[in-house]
Amino acid sequence: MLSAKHHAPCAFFLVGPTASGKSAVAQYLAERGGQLIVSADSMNIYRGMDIGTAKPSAVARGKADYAGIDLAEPTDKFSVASYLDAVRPTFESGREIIVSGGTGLYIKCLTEGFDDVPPENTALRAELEALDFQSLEKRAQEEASELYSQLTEDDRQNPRRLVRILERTAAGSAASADRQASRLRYEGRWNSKSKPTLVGLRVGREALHKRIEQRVEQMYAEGLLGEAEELIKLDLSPTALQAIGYAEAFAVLKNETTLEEAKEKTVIRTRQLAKRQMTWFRNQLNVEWIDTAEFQPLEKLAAAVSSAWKKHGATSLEI
RNA sequence: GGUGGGGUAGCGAAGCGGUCAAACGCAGCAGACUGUAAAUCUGCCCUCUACGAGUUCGAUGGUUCGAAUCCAUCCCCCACCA
Repeated sequence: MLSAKHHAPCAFFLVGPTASGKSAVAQYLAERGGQLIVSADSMNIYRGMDIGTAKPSAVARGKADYAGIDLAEPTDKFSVASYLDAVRPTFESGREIIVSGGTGLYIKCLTEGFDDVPPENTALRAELEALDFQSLEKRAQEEASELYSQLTEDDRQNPRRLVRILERTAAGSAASADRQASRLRYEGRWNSKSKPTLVGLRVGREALHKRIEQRVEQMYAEGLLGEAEELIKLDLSPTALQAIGYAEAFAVLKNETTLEEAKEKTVIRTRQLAKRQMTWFRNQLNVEWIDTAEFQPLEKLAAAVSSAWKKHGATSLEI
């Protein structure tokens, strides 16, 4: 009763690269503690893409509650903002929540806030994407000079970022004559006030690679190709179309590669993803790592996670 | 046994007398990134006491001021003919 009013929503976070075993730990704990598991994974959001995205099984879902899953059709466009919108209400439930996932951006947005930055401008984007890099760069320098100057050297060479700052600038200047208001709207900065400590699962490189290989093998055994066969009939969104595992499965179905090559490529792409995830976690988040090798049975690992959570307390969200 | 093609950095593949430590792609490593994030982008990637130096282009020997690039011999591959 006391707190009923406006407790900032909070949750316990479990991060880690693909195949690090987050899901199993979250599942284990939720089965016993009754928490709701919110997935923070940019591919788990697609309905009908289950095997290749390592979505919790029907059995698992029978024993624990999940959110953040099956939020969109594979033909839909999706974005961080869609994710936040979809997931926001679940944090109001008052239930204890475990956020488990590997999409760093989603996690950072949950914990550090995501500004009300203008959304995609479909028409403008289409126009800009048709440009060659030089023209795009020129337009960004001229029409979005303010945001352009804030980009890092690296990002200035990233066409997607240039498209975005042009979209944001267009929205910002169209928004209102009120200079201050529009600045706020399109400037976007992480809320540096809080950079909470999250708990993460870390697996040694070799061990992780082994797990990835096994996982890919298992996905095919579970019928990834069959799932892909259904999906390929749809007009998939660009994001769904390139999903790891699926893109390669599609190539097999279209007779563009052999099964072996597809598996191999899937393993490689998964490894590359895991690496990028770790880079993000290392540099964008503040993570207390738990080395899975040191906590052998799942039970011990879960206990380690849970005591790390206790130590830091629940993370309050900026949503 | 004969003829033709070929052996280049972890892999694939350019180079065919100097401007070559050797294009490019892949893999690998590190990094950036607020509405596509399983995306997109950047740097590094023979060795070292590293804005310089030292070893490389199947092996050995030669021709040249100078060779991955030319010649000779040898060792392996592949194709075809016997």
